[in-house]
Amino acid sequence: MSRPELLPTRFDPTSFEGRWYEVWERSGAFTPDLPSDRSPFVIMIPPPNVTGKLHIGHALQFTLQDLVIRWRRMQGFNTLWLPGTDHAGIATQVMVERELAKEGTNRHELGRERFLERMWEWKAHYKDNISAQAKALGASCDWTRERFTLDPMLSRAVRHAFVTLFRQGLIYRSHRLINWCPRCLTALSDLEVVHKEIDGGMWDFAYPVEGGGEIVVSTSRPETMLGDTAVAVHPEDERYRHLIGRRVRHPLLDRTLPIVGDAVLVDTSFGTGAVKVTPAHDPADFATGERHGLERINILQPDGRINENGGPFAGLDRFEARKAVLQALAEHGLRRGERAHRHAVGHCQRCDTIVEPYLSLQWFVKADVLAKPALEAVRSGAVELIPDFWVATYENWLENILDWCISRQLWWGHRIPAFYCANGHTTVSEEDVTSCAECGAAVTQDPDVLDTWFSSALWPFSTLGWPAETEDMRAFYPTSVLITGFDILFFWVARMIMMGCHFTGKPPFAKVHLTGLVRDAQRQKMSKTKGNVMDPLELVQQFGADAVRFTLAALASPGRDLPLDVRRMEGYRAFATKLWNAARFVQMNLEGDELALDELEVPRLGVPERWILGELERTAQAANRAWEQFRFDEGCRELYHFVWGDLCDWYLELAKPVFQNGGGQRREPRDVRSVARGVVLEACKLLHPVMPFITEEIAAHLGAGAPLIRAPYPPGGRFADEGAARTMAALQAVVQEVRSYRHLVGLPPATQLEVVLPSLESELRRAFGELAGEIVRLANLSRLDLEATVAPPGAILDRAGGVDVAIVLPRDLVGAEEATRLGAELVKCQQELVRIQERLADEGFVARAPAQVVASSRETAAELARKVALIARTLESRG
RNA sequence: GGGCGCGUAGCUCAGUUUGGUUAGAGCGCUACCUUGACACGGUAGAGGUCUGCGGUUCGAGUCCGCACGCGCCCACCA
Repeated sequence: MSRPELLPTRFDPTSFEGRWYEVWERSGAFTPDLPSDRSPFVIMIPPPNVTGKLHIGHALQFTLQDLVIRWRRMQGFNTLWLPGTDHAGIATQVMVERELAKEGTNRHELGRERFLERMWEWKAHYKDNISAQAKALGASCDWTRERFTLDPMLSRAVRHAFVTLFRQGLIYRSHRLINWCPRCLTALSDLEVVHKEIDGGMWDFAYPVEGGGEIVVSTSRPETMLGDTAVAVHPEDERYRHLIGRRVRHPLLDRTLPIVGDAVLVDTSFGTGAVKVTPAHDPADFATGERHGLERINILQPDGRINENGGPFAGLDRFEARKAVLQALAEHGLRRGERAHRHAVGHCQRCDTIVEPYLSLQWFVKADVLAKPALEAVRSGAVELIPDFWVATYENWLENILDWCISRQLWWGHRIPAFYCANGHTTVSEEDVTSCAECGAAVTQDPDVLDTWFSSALWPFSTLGWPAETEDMRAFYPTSVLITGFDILFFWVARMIMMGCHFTGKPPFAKVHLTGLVRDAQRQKMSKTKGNVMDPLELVQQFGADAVRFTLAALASPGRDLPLDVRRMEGYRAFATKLWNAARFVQMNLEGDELALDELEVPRLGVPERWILGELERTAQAANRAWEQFRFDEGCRELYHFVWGDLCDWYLELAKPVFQNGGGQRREPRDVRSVARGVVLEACKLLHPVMPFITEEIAAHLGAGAPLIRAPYPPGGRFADEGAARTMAALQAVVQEVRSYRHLVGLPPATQLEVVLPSLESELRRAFGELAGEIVRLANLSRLDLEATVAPPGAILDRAGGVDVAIVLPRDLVGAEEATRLGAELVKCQQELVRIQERLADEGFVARAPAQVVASSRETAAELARKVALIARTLESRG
């Protein structure tokens, strides 16, 4: 049989990453079987926006999703990870509009049709970009099921959902106050408004009361007084109650406004206790207006300039108008004071323009009805949020949810399926219609599109063909896990649960793992303006996809942000290199006759073999547990420690003498070769979900036969060996004790020492006897005496790993340093011993603590006492 | 105004749910080592008493309360 070539000396990820991705994809491993009798495991990708390139946050989510999917695939689940992208209405339109602006044109000049062509070109470009990046990271998505939110299939789902909700009375059209972006010229939902603290002002001015006197009001937006239609006071307020029912004169416009009493709006302790009321430009005032039947005067044009209702101020920008109004009030002698005022002002999430509360005709989703089942789904545990502290946030939002404005005055998106005729009728239909359902008159379709998040909310099932009863729906819905950032808990997660429960009767996923935010090494948010963004592709180029993935997974502690430091990534690239070199070393020593681990008679193997197999299996259990619980950090830590600490530092060192000189007692060379190869292969399987590329490359070189992507994930638990673990722990402690002394005393590492283990218990004596050659090698000894029952006179005596260790050092080599260390060690042990003895002397402790705790305390005390005695004797004998 | 999270080695973080060995890891640091897998390496080591105060307990980094500091989310005080 032909043996694979030796792994190259240099570890170069770029030499094999692309090749393996092709192998996987061609093998069909990304695509689930259908039908299948295996259990499904399904993840829907949070579709990235087609706004641009992927950022490091996407890399994190792709990594974690791929990790889980690969692990489940190896466990034998019929896995589907469905990829796709989101049209991201405003966000993408803003990008293309910026491009047009650079060309000196705009969408209106282009017209709807040509503008949309540009949008689709943009989408095609960035969609390809995104897919390529996902592949570079090793994402094992099923590309045969790739979706885009504007695909015909998903668009049908959107229309069906809209029409159904409309017929159920859960979608309605209404003339109400919404958040308006004067730059984007569209309505926004409450969530799309970002509140920022702004240093603004608060101005007082007086309204002259008809028949004499004045009433002073305060405002942070003076220009809105052009739309005031009342002044409100508290009905119980002695200062003003006599004025209720009278009118004030608008000083800048030719009209008068009523003074109304309103206990809801007015807080007598705030400001002057009198409030100007602008129903068309303030949510609280809007409600007040409804209570009192006040006129609603809109004073703004869509672009944020004052309209004809602003009289002399018409045409001014809202902020110029603010100054002009203040100036005019001053000229009328009505200004009554001003002060600095810091307050939260709403900004457009996408373009950062200050938004205005604006009266307009929009479509809304009645949210409270949909919220109830969504709340119940989480409360009952049908949907598990991880970490669970998100439940409180989720509940708080859904309990106070307001209706959701879903219409957008954009062109890029799902056109609202409502058709209007000249007679004022509305036809809502899944199919395009040309005539009114009520009167047969010609109709025109609503020019607006839907909020992007409306289609995203349907993603878990619109991607599977819903509302058609497709095979995919039956096989893969509801999905298993959603992995996404906490920042879209409301935008997306909550709404998916709402829509999923409403339309399918089932929550769309069983678990939601909410990741933190990737930050820079100084914990700052990454942003283009700060220049601290990290491009995932560049990182992949520099460190290899596996190191990037391992870093992100290792940093992903639950509920915390990820401070990403390139030094950390360098460390994990070193880990990949270490694994590579270890595998190459093992491969160099193979002879082609190795057995699989399952073919070995494990109980007859040597201690190091039984020990490393035990550690392997313990690690496998730990890894499974970690992935199960989304503890990616823990899983990575376990695997790192196993490979570097157990396998490389100890086992391979213990294998060297066998590789070089042939076997010792109970250590047949072929067994050792088989174990070394088998353990590296198993480690590759364990690591494969995190580091898919390097593990495939290594496994192939070790003759794994088939790609790891479909190999069974090691469950662990087969080879636990308590005895081997105890022996190895003692061996490691003794070896480290000797090495430590050599350093301490300042002997060159090459100096061989003589060691006596004078009081070994019989079991350890036998085990150490079999490993004497290995101990001599690891500790670099001239002689190891396991038979003597007393320590040679003048030897350094200490206790390590429960074993008395006597190291024979020439007297003149023992310096002050060594005595100091021994002295310090002695004091430390004595203090600890006193602490434990005091605890043991405490009746309460002995009586109430569990027997096991008491017993282990006694053991520790005995061990410490022995150690103290040994060190004391050493210090004494060496003067 | 509500709600949430965090404060553990120089840095970044585990550990706290179910209280009990001498509190861990990576990076960084110090010393020595170019030993045929690996200097993206090896060996050994220094370094925290767990933000502070009080309480519960035989026993607290771990539970409770208060304080201080940091961060985030939600919210129509004009």
